[in-house]
Amino acid sequence: MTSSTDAPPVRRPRGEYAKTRARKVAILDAALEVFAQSGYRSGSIRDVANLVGISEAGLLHHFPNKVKLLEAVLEHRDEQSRSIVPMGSPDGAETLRGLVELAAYNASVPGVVELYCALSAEATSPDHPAHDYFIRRYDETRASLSAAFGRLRDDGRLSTDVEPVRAAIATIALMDGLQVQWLLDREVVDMAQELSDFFASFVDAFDDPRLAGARRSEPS
Amino acid sequence: MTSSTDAPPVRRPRGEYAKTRARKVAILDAALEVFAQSGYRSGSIRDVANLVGISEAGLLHHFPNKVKLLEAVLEHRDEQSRSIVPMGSPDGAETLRGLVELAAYNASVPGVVELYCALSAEATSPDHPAHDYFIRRYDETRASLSAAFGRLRDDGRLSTDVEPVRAAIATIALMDGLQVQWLLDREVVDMAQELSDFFASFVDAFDDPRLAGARRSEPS
DNA sequence: ACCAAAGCCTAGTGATCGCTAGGTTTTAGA
DNA sequence: TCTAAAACCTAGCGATCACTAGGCTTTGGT
Repeated sequence: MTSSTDAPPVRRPRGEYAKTRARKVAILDAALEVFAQSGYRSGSIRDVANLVGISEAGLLHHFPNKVKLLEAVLEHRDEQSRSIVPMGSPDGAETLRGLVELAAYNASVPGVVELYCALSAEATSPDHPAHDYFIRRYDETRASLSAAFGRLRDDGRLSTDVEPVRAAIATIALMDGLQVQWLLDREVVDMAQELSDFFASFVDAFDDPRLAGARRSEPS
Repeated sequence: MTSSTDAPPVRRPRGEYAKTRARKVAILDAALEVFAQSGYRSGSIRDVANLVGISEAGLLHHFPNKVKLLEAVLEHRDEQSRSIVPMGSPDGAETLRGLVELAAYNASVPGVVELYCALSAEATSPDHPAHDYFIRRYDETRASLSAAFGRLRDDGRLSTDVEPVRAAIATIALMDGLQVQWLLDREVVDMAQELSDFFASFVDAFDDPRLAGARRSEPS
């Protein structure tokens, strides 16, 4: 009788192993690469598993099916990218400049650009597993961005004929479209420069260093 | 001896049947629908064949493999769309207005928008069968468009700080990006309106009916 | 009316897909 | 150190893929 109580055998679920976290991240990175290259529908779990150096069944132990894997990739990606752009800054121009920096950063991480480019196009089909995700994502981005433009208008720094919501739509469209051209031929397009000029065309003193604070590069 | 000459038996290849042309067009239309819905890589020849009401082998008699089918779809689509936009008009604004009308027209043909949206994203991969096609297509479009902007600049109707080539890049990007948002939620985005406003923001008297001639709607 | 080419079919091929069954090895709490 | 959960494997399932082989049926020039 070593047991101190005679309660029924407790089902105590154990947590993950120490290394498991790292392995899951490795899988997510590989999945990003595969989905970026081939899209979700054509990208195969086999390829992801081979890239990690694991068997398919081993991978499916961590992510029970392909849809869950995709959701995990998007969620993981969102966590990282949320920490880059100061979406809720009180200064609207600060947010826009954050977007320009994001565009510049994206140019150094082609895989991520490829992923969202491929997936957003795929996900326009209503039956795509990421359809709702992208609708939500675009809605949120439009809302945050139009809020930023709204603040700029309140500060009198927005051309009077510019509606914040439509400026947001156009901005997002421009970023997405630039990515396609950039992926096809990276010499032709400078995403950050293009976006910056777009903002400067209707935001008063968009690049004014007095209000900017950061961005001391390119003192042309 | 019914033959008038004793030349070796002539290999005289017969042409297509009368109905064949129509059938090929039907196949191309179905292929467009399937590739638009699922993309090229995930769209199946089976689905196309079923949509036409023909067997796979029957389809492959007309288009020997999947790549040839894709090329035929793109070629067929180009023939039809070339007859819409007056790309080489001497009046640059005329070309731009043509683009706005194209955007409005596209909104009535979702399938075509889906096709190019899905394919252009897929084709960013260098090994995609339509990769070269899209690179060429974007190059040509950029060239025609920047020529149109160049003509506007010569007419003194372009904001002085606007470079024609970069205006072309931004215009194409905007159109592409608007399509993605529009496909995801058609209520939120008015592609033609958005594009028109974009042009009006840096093209002098872009919508001037005195120079336009057409477009009598929306007399706000 | 003849008959060969064009059109189209059934029946398969091997490859790849997402995923499962059921076992073995590794880990870490007790 | 014992042990059960977690991690991972091999093997294989049924479905689907692009494409082929080989034979009927339809068409249209002669």
